[in-house]
Amino acid sequence: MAKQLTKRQHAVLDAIRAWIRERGYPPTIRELGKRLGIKSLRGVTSHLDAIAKKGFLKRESRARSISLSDLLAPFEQALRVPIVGRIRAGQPVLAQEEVEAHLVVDGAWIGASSAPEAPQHFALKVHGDSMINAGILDGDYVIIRQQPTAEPNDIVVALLGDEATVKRFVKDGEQIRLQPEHPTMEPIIVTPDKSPAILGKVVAVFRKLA
Amino acid sequence: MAKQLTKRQHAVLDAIRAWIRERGYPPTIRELGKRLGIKSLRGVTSHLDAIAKKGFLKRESRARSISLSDLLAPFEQALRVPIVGRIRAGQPVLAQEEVEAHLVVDGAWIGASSAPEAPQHFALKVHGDSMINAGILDGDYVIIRQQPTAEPNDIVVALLGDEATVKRFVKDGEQIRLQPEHPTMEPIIVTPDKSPAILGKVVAVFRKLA
DNA sequence: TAGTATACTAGACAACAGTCTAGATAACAA
DNA sequence: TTGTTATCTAGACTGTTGTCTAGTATACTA
Repeated sequence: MAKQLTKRQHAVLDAIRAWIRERGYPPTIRELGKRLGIKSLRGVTSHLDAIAKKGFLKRESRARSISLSDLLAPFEQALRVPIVGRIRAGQPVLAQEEVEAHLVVDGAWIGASSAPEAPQHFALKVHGDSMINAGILDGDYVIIRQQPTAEPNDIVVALLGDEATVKRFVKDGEQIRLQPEHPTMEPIIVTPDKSPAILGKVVAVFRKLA
Repeated sequence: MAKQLTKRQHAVLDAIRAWIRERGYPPTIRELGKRLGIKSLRGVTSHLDAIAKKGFLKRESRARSISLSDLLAPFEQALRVPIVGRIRAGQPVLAQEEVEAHLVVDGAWIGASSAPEAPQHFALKVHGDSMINAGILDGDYVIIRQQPTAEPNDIVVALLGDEATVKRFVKDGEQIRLQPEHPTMEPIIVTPDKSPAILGKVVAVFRKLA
């Protein structure tokens, strides 16, 4: 359906993109024409109509109403997830002071919407190799969906004392274990009455290679 | 420096943000006034001037020239990386027909800029466990920066025959090996004269957990 | 108490910006 | 050849859009 653009049409689209990037708002037809070296308004509008017909932009009959279909898309999908430096018992995870930076992730990927009522996500940097057999390495970032409970075999972030730890949540009959995925590390056994504070479930793993 | 906004000013800013999100271009003063229930133009412009003075937006004396300082900046990081379904020898990787979907990633994370001349990135879904010891599992997505060569010990995507494969690039004297990170799999040895087609270097790994 | 910032109404005015008509040239397909 | 698409020039017309003047009311500060 989305037909190919001609070379000139592509140049027009690039010019619009550049304009928005520079100014923060779309160009008028005259401004666009000046930038492209087209002296007549009709020349520009016919380009715009052609590009719109192919689905790469939308227009309304109003001032500066060009909107790029593909430029808007990442805006809708993009979600800023705070990277939390330290988690303290008794304090909300997203205490502003502990937010070190933000990570832009694909909202659709982690099952998030940008609606304010949607479940909150945060990111943690993993320290140590305790989950190495699950493919989570030292230095990886994990994206966590905040929730107070977990299903068996979920990988969760739990608060043990004053430290957040990433482990697999295993239910063995009545017994709950926080199982490291590491050949030599021992599971942490939790008695049913003293359940650990589950901060959330790991829904994605991000790794940056040098 | 960035002073606090009043409640009403915050509402104005939110209205602008929502408008841009919905339409893709900024509102006029009249449109903004209508949305906020302000009947006079002066009422709206004085808000805009106040907000601009506090640094949250910029204006020019032209139609729809409101641009939000804070909205654009974080989302400029967002980059859409195409997920390539199949790679065919002799064809450009980014042949449109093979792009299955897009992934929004943090441009800063993968060392990308959105400038047109910057190195191109693409994403691949990993099949098989051949890189399991490097923490890359079946079903993971890898982000690749396109480049024709590699440094020793880089994890690369190489084209072997008609198939793209993720391996570690190892140089053993004159000999080049494509080394799987798997306990039982054998390396692929490449003679110096018949160097494999390196498509690029893996710069990030993404995993989605169910 | 005077001064200043916030938060509005009402409306005039001039420049801006999209639409439209009327052409022209070139490439390419039927 | 004829028709279609892509690219463009020139310019009239009209509704849109930002600016500005002139007021009103409230709250807080000095």
